[in-house]
Amino acid sequence: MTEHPFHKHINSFVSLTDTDFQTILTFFKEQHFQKKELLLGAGDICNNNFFVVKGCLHMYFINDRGTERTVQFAIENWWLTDFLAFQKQSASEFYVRAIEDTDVLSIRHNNLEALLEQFPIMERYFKSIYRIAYGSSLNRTKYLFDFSKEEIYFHFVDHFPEFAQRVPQYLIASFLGLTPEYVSEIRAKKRS
Amino acid sequence: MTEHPFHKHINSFVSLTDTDFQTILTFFKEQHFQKKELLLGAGDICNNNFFVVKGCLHMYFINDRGTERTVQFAIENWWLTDFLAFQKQSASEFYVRAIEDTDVLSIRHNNLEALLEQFPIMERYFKSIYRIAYGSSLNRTKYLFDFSKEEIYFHFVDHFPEFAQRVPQYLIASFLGLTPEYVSEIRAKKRS
DNA sequence: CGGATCGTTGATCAACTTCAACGGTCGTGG
DNA sequence: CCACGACCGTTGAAGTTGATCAACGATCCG
Repeated sequence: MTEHPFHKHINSFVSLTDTDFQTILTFFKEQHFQKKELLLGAGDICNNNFFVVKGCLHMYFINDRGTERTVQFAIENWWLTDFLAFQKQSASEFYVRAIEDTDVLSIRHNNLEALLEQFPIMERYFKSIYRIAYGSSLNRTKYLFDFSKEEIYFHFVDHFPEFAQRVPQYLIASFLGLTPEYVSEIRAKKRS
Repeated sequence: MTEHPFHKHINSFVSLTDTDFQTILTFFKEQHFQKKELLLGAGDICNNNFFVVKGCLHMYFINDRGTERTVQFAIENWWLTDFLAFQKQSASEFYVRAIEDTDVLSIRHNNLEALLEQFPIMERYFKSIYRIAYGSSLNRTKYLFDFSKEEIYFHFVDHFPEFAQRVPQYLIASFLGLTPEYVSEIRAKKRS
């Protein structure tokens, strides 16, 4: 029997028996979302935290001019939600939507509390998750700051070629903070 | 006897007896740094994590053109270090420097491991710390993206007036990703 | 007093956005 | 299975934001 991807992921941070993992799974709901389906709306109470088993999500907001801005992608083995709102059980600042057909494990706030109560070792797991996410976010800030938009774009496609494959160009633009038109332009320039 | 600020901060997330807190303190080193003093250099192995008891730090890097870019400030009750490098015990991407005379509690990586071993409840505390830091970082990303530089500046001074007081203008500029000259310009424009 | 530090001002210019129009491709319904 | 529309990428012209550079002022502190 092959190990569940989520169990494998947890085990890369802390050790968990198969029995414990099976119990832990009961705190979650397995859900499938179709491409373009909405998991969380801005303004909704943020009840759920999502773990991507297979597929791809993005979290975004819509600004005054009506354009979408992606703040985070999540592929296999990433957690995604509006963490501040999830914690406070308040209205989400962001939308979460499936980019591809996606399988997630979702957990409600009260179930996560109960899970942590019963399995304190999972505190350690989530500590690691948040620490990595925060570190990555700071590194991203570094690039957003310092590089020109052109450098930002090529840095991204060089470092995460798998994204460039999976995700449409206009979403990458939305993630990196430039316009689709400008992406076209610098790609054309590069080609020549 | 007044409660130690660090104990107070921990207690806002988890409950800790005074005895336990006194033991926990022994894992830390109390340090004082003068204004402008360096706590961590880019390229150094990142051994320490810093908790600000009193004062103000900033974390920054220096880009190709030789200009400083601040990725994070830390005032009272904030943790600061290059978390990715701290975890991997690798070379830091960033500098950490005191902006004011600052008292910190610093903890080495192996001591933190030992502390968490002995007081598993602190896993929960650090989980909360990282989650908040990550959430805040995502929110900051939101503003960096979406607002014009002018909006970014005024949003910051409106929301964190205490910073605008304590921190020189050129450091705020370095944090927000604009030039000191441009800050001058928009402040002048606003005044008229 | 003299130097270092920090903020200001103005001119020039490049990077990037905005807007409008077009073309290719994919999927869905007739 | 074809046709139509939605979706996505491209192109080019015009306009704007914000960086860069250089010089000057103000203030603080030894």
